[in-house]
Amino acid sequence: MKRTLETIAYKENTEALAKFAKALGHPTRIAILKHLQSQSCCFTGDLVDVFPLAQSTVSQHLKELKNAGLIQGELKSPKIKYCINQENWKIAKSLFQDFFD
Amino acid sequence: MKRTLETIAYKENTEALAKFAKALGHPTRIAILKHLQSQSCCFTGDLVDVFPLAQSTVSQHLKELKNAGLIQGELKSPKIKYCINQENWKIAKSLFQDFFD
DNA sequence: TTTGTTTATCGCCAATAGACGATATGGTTA
DNA sequence: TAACCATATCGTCTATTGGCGATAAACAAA
Repeated sequence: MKRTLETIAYKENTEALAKFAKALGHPTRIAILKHLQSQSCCFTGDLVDVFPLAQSTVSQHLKELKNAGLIQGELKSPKIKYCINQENWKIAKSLFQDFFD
Repeated sequence: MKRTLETIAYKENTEALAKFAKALGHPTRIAILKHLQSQSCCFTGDLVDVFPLAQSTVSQHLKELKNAGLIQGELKSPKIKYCINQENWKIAKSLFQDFFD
């Protein structure tokens, strides 16, 4: 995991696809996204109740999904409502679609 | 990353999808698979020439793709010919397709 | 048998990931 | 202001990942 400077230059789509895939590379995050799809939106607390994980752990997974652009949060004080980021979802969808031919 | 015993039980599809996604979660592995798609098959040595990575590193990536079931190797002494595992490829494709709706 | 070719595996290291409890933050409500 | 939510962040721990060079293994050919 050296090669921190002078990283390999991949095509943009390759990097983007890998980034999305990495975010999807954990069953908890897949399950969170499935939950968001079925509920359309939900609060962090809902997820903490659903999964037998610490609140901080769930929050961490949400952060990674947010960083990857797959979800977005909206402040509904005092809670935060998370939804799928539809725009990036479409991008991810078509990247995977194209990749698999 | 504790919870080694008493792991969470996810639905089978969730686990399978996460496993495929994890394997796709590195740009080098995406690039290898793209290469295999365009060439239909190729040898380890070909990939070592294409990527500025040590032979052992490329071999490691191939191992992970093989473990995930996305590729398969066939001995063509003294080389090994790697191809997409079409059967599992279809499975992965439909898992991602279903996931993204 | 020895040599050469190709690929996998080993050992090592640094960085990242994933889990947790504890604490901080931001916004309501009393 | 003070107390109370819900959530994020911090610090710590262990496991895994990704890179490398060196070595092993498998096999063909000399």
